[in-house]
Amino acid sequence: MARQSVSPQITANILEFVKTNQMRAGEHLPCQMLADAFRVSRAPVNAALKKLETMGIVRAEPNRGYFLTMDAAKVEAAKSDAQPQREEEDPLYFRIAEDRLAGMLEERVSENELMRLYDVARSRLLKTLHRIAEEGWIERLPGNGWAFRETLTSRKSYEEGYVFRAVIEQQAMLLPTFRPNEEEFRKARAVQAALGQGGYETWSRAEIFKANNDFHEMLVACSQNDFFLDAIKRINRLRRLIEYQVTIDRSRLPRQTSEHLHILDLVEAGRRTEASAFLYTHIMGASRIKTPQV
Amino acid sequence: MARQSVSPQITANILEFVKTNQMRAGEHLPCQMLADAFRVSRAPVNAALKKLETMGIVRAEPNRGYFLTMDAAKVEAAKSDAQPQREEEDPLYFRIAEDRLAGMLEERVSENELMRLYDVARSRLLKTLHRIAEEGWIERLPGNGWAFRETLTSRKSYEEGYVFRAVIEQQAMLLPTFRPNEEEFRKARAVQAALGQGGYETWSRAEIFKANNDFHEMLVACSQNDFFLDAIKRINRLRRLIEYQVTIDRSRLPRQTSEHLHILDLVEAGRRTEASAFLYTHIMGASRIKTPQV
DNA sequence: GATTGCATTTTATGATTATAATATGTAATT
DNA sequence: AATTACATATTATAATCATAAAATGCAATC
Repeated sequence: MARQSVSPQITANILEFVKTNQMRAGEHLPCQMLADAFRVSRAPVNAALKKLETMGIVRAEPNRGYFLTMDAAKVEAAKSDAQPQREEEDPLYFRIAEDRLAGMLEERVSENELMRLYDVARSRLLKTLHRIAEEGWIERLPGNGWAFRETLTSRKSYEEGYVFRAVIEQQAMLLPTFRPNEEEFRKARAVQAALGQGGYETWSRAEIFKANNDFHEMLVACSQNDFFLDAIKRINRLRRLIEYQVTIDRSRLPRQTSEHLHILDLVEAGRRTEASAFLYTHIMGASRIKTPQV
Repeated sequence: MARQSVSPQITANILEFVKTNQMRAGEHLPCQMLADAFRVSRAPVNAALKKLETMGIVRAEPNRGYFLTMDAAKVEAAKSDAQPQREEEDPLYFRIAEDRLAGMLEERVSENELMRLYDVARSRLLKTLHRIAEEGWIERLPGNGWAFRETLTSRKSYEEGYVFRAVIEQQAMLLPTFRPNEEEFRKARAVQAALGQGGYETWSRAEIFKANNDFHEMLVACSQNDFFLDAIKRINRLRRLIEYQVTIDRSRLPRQTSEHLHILDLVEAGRRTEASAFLYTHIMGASRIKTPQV
């Protein structure tokens, strides 16, 4: 049984789409619409749908396309049934991150060395290295090779990151261009509510982390300034990597959620200065490392 | 006469090193020291020195290495004599930037298309595209191809960039970790002084731009927070590209210089809050686009 | 009129090899 | 002890080609 390789990313995108739109069994999944949403052509979307059909999540009807066979809520279970071991989005990326964090990789590494170590083609390696470079924890040396930066490994960087986030988010909220997006605020409240109703225990670490990130990025997006948003997105990708290493402290989630809701309340009440100050404290309070009071 | 290709970057680095250290004729240029400074091995440094020898800027002595033949001040003239047309650091990068700004490139482009258009190997193209991606004005699409972002071309982005810079720099100065670096402050004063003594008319656009950038990045570096510094460096690279398109307004330079010195004065006097507020105004005032007062 | 299904075109990846560029060890020199 | 000069080793780039993946045009269908 020769199976074509199907982009796991597109497959995941479709499932996420179904979930966030709370779709019901029987609903149609137009190919072009999905392709546009994910910024790809119909080809990879079709391939992913075909795969989802074998997993029993969608059903193909001749000349009519694909339809959901179950409500969005049940998709997660069906997915893990059909596919027990998770397909990581970029295994190489995580292997490098783990090895670096574990001290298995020297500060300076050559491309050839990494190709041998991970047994991948240069093109694939470079793609990942450049992704890492964009995240800021490796850089291309002017001659040969790459150098890891301490961004990822030092405690100092960890604290600096929290300070940066707190400042950027607070200031983004204070910009004259800041306009709360009603639709997004509504969605954010829904997510926080879902998190409260059982989500604390049942959601995966990745899902909880994503919900938190989405909340903060949504707030910064309201500033209507792409530079602020890009800066936050960049540091959040980095943060995910570090926080993944430790087990999540679920006992703090209720407080986090209520603080998120409080921020939304303050903004909607027009109390922006208070909201931004509270946001600052909220972020600094989430830091795992407590700096001594001066 | 088969000439080995010599890294123009290393050559430029050596000349810059000589200039910033105000070296005199006859001084020694140890190979390893230069290599360490530029983070490369001795090989490319030696190649560059050999080339500078043919240009008459340095002189080789058997078993003793290379020595400057002239004072730092005269290097610039000798350089342009020997090499009239400037060797750009990355011609492909600037060609893409120009073509994009001129509207010659569609929003979506494929790698093959660009390889054909600029007649370069894929590896070289990808290196440049990834550099651009790091600067934030292009992104890899999930399927094939790349998409330019409006960062570079829209007026809105231009203004947003100034707001971002102003906020980041101001906040960096207000961080509790901020510590003015005496040595760097001294150097900065020297540069601003040199700029005042004839530099306004004689320095090249690139030199003036670099001096200005160095000043601001030095200030942010005093915050001791790499995330702030990285954010400023990233946006400055972008800025350079845009400001290069327009002719520089040299009449504003004296004021810029005096404002820079004023900022240094305020910081050294311990008046940090004032300094940061002034810095904010200084940056917003430099924006070429005036937004109407609210 | 929008969407599918499928054929065709275009694009990007992986593997290989020659060659250019960079890195480095070491004896000789200062 | 530091530095050079040179030989050698290692690394990265360019060019090529086969193949996988993605994009796209269009007739058929709803």
